[in-house]
Formats: sequence, C-alpha cells, structure tokens
Amino acid sequence: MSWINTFKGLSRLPQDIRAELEGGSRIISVPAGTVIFAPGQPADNLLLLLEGTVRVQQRSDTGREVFLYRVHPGESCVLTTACMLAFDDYAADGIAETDVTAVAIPRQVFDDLLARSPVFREFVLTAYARRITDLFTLIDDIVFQRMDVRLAARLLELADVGGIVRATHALLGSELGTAREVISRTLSEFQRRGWVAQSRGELRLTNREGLERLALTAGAEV
Amino acid sequence: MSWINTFKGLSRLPQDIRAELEGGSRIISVPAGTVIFAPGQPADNLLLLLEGTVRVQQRSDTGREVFLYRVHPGESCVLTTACMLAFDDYAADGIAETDVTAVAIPRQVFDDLLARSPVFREFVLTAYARRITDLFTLIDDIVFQRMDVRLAARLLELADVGGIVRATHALLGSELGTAREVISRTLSEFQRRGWVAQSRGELRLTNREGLERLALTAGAEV
DNA sequence: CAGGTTTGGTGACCAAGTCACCAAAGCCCG
DNA sequence: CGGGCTTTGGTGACTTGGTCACCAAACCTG
Repeated sequence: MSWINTFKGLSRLPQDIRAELEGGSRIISVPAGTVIFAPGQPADNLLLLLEGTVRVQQRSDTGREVFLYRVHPGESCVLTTACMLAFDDYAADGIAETDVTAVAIPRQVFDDLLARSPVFREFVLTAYARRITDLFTLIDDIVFQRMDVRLAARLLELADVGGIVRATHALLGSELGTAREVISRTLSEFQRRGWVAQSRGELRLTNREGLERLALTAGAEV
Repeated sequence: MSWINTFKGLSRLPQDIRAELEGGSRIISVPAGTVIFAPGQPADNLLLLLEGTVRVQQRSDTGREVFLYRVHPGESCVLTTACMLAFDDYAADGIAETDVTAVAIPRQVFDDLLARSPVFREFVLTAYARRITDLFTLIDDIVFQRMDVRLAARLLELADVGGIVRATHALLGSELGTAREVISRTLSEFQRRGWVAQSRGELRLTNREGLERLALTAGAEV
C-alpha cells in the first residue's frame, strides 16, 4: 500500500500523477532534534509527514521563540516549504520533536504536479488554507484568551492516553508564548484545585473535566 | 497601458497568458465601507488591488476583532481568496477602507492560469509567502513588543505627508489588538513628550524623530 | 559524594487589559 | 437656536500577565 493513501486530499489523484509523485519523491528519516528547515537554508523539497511530529516556531530578533504550530502525520509543511520555494526572506524554523519519517518532493516535481493536476493544486491550496486558519486562531487566542484557559486546553492536547504530559514549565511557556513563571503559577493553581499532579519534567492530569470546563470558557459566556 | 504592469511579479508573463488574464478578468469598483469578503460568503474571485486599501481582520468568537493586515495597491488578496477557493471554514473578513478599484479574476481563470503559467504560479506563491511572513512578524510583535513601541511604529505608517493621522483611539486600539484606554494613555504620554498633538478624530505628529527612536527600540538593545 | 546543571518556586515590581464611570465635542432635528 | 443623542476621549481602581532577581531542590556526571 502506497503512502499516498495517508493523505486524504491525494487519494483522488489519477494513476499517471500518482506514478509521477511516487517515482519523483523519496522517503526520508531523521532523528529527533534535527533542524528540518531554518532561515537561510534553501528548502529544496516539500515535505509530507508520515510519522513523528515537527514543531514550527518563529525565532524573534530578540532571541526568543514563539511556537507557531505543530505538523502531525498526514499533514504537510506546505506553508513553510512553499514559502521558501518562492521567497527566501523567511524567519520560521522547523525542528523534529520525535524521530520523523517524511516524503520529500523535490521543487521541480512539485511545480510540475501543480501544473498538471487539479487535484494536487487543491491539495496544496487546502493545506495552506488550513494552516492559515490555524494561524488566525492562534492570533485570536493570544490577543483575547486568558492564560489559564489556554494552558488547560494545551495540556489536554499534549496528554497521552494515561493523562501524562512530558514537558518542563519552560517548554510549556514557549508553546504558549509566555514566561515560565506564569506557567509555574498557573500550574500551582491547577494543582491546588486537584486537576493535575506535578513532578519534575512531567505532570499527570487527575481531573480532565475540570480542565475541560475551564478550556471551554472560550467565548461561551454569552 | 495594461493594469498588469502594476504587478511586478506579472510583468514577465508571456503574451498569450497576458491576453487570457486580461480577457478573463474584469475591473470592479466599490465604495469605502464595502465588505469585500466575509465568512460565509463564497469567494468566486481572486482580487488584485489597483487603488485604495482593504483592511483584513479576524472576527473573534467573543465578538471582538483583531486587525491582521492591510492590502495596498499592487498587492493581492491571494491569501484570503485562495483560502476560500479551497476551503470554506474561514473566519477573516475584508473591508474597503477607501473607495477601491480592483481586478477580479474568476476562480476558473485563476485555476487555469495556475496550470498553464509558471510565472503566474510563482506570483501566487510569492504573494502567499509575503503575507505569511507578515503574519509571523505580527505574532512576534504581539507577543514580545511593548505597546508604546508598536503604537509609535503604527502612527508613522498611518501618517500622511503632512504628518496627520486620521483615526480614533478606538480604531487604533483595534489595529493593535488592544483596548482604547491603553491607546488613550499612551497617546497622552506621547503628547506630554511633545511628539504628537491631539484633536478629536485626528492627530498630528509634531516630532517624528522621537517616535522613530522609540519605534526602533525593537530588538536593538543588543 | 562533590560540583555543576536543570528545573521549579517566590516576591517585588511594572505593563497592560478590564470595568465603570464621566465629560466634552459633534450631530440631528424640531 | 437649543436640547437631546451619539461619538470620542479621559480617569481611577483593580486584575492579569510579564520581568527580574533570587533561591532551593532534583538530577546528572565524573
């Protein structure tokens, strides 16, 4: 079974295009921690993620970092990659959070597929649109949402099935674009309420409903 | 002389593509205040701006608005429009700030040009990339930059040649994603320093250097 | 086990957002 | 022209969040 089926938007590709895509691309693997793209590095491939996650962040002039979004299996780095294909003054970088397997589509094949296949064009535009919608939501959150609400939502996202979140306070701070101290204080409060249990480098959700109720405070007070 | 020359990225288009683009599109004009696109409205055209400005903002669940960016003449609404072409769950809207003249390229012509012209593809991708870079910068600013610095920079952008900015405090607040009160206080401080003179609904920059010096405080304290 | 590093906790302080007002300036309309 | 209404701007009190300067406990490493 081909990797193409991992990507919903590509399943409708006609046979000849599928063949070109499979023949023209290759599967790559990199270990956790690898910098997959960064300002200054030319990006010669569009990446489609098969396994693992990639963290995309903006490195600020001031040396600090803002988390932008996370790429999951079945998603692509279109936004970043296509940006780099077209335009090089670009400030975001991508780091493999885990070991990563991905399909690399060279620039030339990418361009050729865009020209030849309406389905591929739609795939790319849709992927773009989804990312951009996410970015808009992110901006909205940063501007209007309280930290405790955002942290609760993020903990629920990051928790594994056992309710464990492996992350330091500093890391959570960088995900939410805030300071470690703020995370520490908010987590103490969550712990006081019996929602989480903390230990060094990880925490366990002990009351998901409490967190969920807070996370849904979003705009619901209408 | 054709409108095509207004757009740097399109000047290299070959003759036949230019003809298709000119023949397949039409020039439209709308008065100030028109809602050009909004969630729920189908977007059937890609717009290239010839005259006027368009304000793009995100309408939040909570009823408030965040300013995202402004489209100037010679730029396109690619981002928003192409998003809507591909994907309809989209929350941003665009409003004509002044009377606006634009070229409308129907969806079908747009797709056809994407397929046929490498130059057109590059134009679209570059426009995307520039917008996205702007969004990243915006996020960075919101997270790390002080309000007074951001306000100073924005005033310099919005001022006309005579140094006049026509805007209410509330409007400036929505541009910067902050509260009117914060703008009022910051402007009082600017006035105290002799940088601006305020009157109802407009203000005059009386000391551009002061504002510029503050605006450049960005990450320059290294 | 000693010493360094990473992680988390705290208090003091400042910047910014929120709330609840009020006042002045313009606008409409009889 | 004058009386209300609306828009715009000002202010104080308070809360939230970000910054700084530390410290202490947990862990790693030789």
